[in-house]
This record gives sequence, C-alpha cells and structure tokens, in this order.
Amino acid sequence: MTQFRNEVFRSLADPTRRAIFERLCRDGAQSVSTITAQAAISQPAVSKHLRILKGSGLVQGTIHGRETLYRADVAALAPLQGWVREMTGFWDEKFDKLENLLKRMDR
Amino acid sequence: MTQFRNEVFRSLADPTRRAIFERLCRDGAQSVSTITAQAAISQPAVSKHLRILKGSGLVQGTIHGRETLYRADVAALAPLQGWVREMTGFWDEKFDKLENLLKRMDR
DNA sequence: GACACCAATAACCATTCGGTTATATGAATT
DNA sequence: AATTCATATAACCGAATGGTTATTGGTGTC
Repeated sequence: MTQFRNEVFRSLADPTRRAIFERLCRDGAQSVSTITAQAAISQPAVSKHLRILKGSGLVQGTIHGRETLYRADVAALAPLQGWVREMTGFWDEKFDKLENLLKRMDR
Repeated sequence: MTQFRNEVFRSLADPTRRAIFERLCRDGAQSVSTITAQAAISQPAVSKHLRILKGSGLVQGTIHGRETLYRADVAALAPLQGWVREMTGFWDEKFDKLENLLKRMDR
C-alpha cells in the first residue's frame, strides 16, 4: 500500500497526466481516441500516460470490441490523502504539545 | 493559487524530497547540516531539494547566524488536498446523478 | 586577522521523462 | 478476404532531473 504511494505521486506530477485523470473523473469512462482528441498530443503519448496511470492504480481500462475504455478510480487517491492527513497530523500534534506546555507553565 | 498546485505536485514527486518534508513535519525546524546528516546524499543535493520545496511553498527557511533553519508549512498542502476533494467530488456527483436516475426510473 | 564552519551556487554527468514517428496486432466493415 | 479503424509497442531524441565535486560567500571562533 505504501509502495503505491510513490507511484501515485509520480503519476500525478505530470500536468498532462493530471488533466487526463481529471477528465476521466469529471466525464466518466472514455476511449483512448476520445482522450487523444482533447489532449493536444499524439495517441501513442496518450497510451503511455494511461499505462503509467494504470500502473499506479489511478485508472483502469476495459476492452470493448476494438476500443478500450479507461475509467478513473478515485479510491487510488487514498494513499495521497492519507499522507496529507499524516503530515497535517504531525503539525497538530506539535501544536498540542505546545498547548500542553503553555498549560503547564500556567500553573 | 492554481499555479502553485503544479509546483506542489512536482515537488512531492521525488521520494527524497518527500522524506525531507516529512522529517520537517515530524520533528520541526532543522538546519541544512542536520537534514544532510540523515539524508544519505550530499549537502548541495539537500540544498537543491530545499530550494525546490521552498519554491512550492512547502518549506521556508530563516537564517540564524551561520546556519539556516528550514521548517515545513503544511498550509501549502491545501492545493493538493483541494484537488483530491475536487476529484472525489466529481465521483460523488456522478453517483448522485445515477441515484437520481434510478429514482426517476422508479416512478 | 587567520581559520574553521555552514549553506548556496557553479559546472558537470548519467539517467529519466515526455514527446515524436513508424510499425504491429487485432477487431469491425466492406 | 481486403481494408480500415483503435490501440499498443518499438525505437529514437532533446530536455529535464537528481546526483556529484569544486568553489564561493558569510558568520562564528581562536
């Protein structure tokens, strides 16, 4: 699970990849050609990005006849969200410690 | 604000940089040499990473005498968190639509 | 004032990355 | 069966990335 975390971060680092993922989130499943039509890059480039997104679990594709439909899997964002919570958690913890210290100084 | 989003994602894509940020979140402000001591890379490499983290607002440094203390700024994670919420929001929205459709079909 | 220490920058290098074009594979269409 | 369409893969290329060592610029210390 924590192994995927790195893949997720890496996948989302590229704006083009984020744009593809966003679109799949917003508009639901789409074929490669449909995605390519709005991406301003070539079809092979899109396929490459999809492969990477798939590798991190952010996207999954199902074959329908001669076209493949890709859909976003928002559950794959969990490691990222978890990490953010962890980081802010550390911060709150420190804040609590400070508060505690101030209380003790008060007495 | 949405300009920083890309920088934040890019910054956090590198595991070394995430590790540095994590440490600063967990243990509070630290000097460059202290960070370097635990990073398994050279001091200039650490300085480079800190520069990038600073560029995305994730970190800020204050000079104390001859050493510079860097601290994490968890508030800079907001764009990231916001984006995640937006994405999951799209998903919920679709779910609502489906629910709505089912309701209408029910009558 | 000479010297050691801390951090930043410069110059360089190997690897990775994001893109391209060309090609292969397989499913629909005719 | 031949052809066209949809996607994936291969081979390649320039730019960006993450690291290194060497050096510089300040700030304490002796």
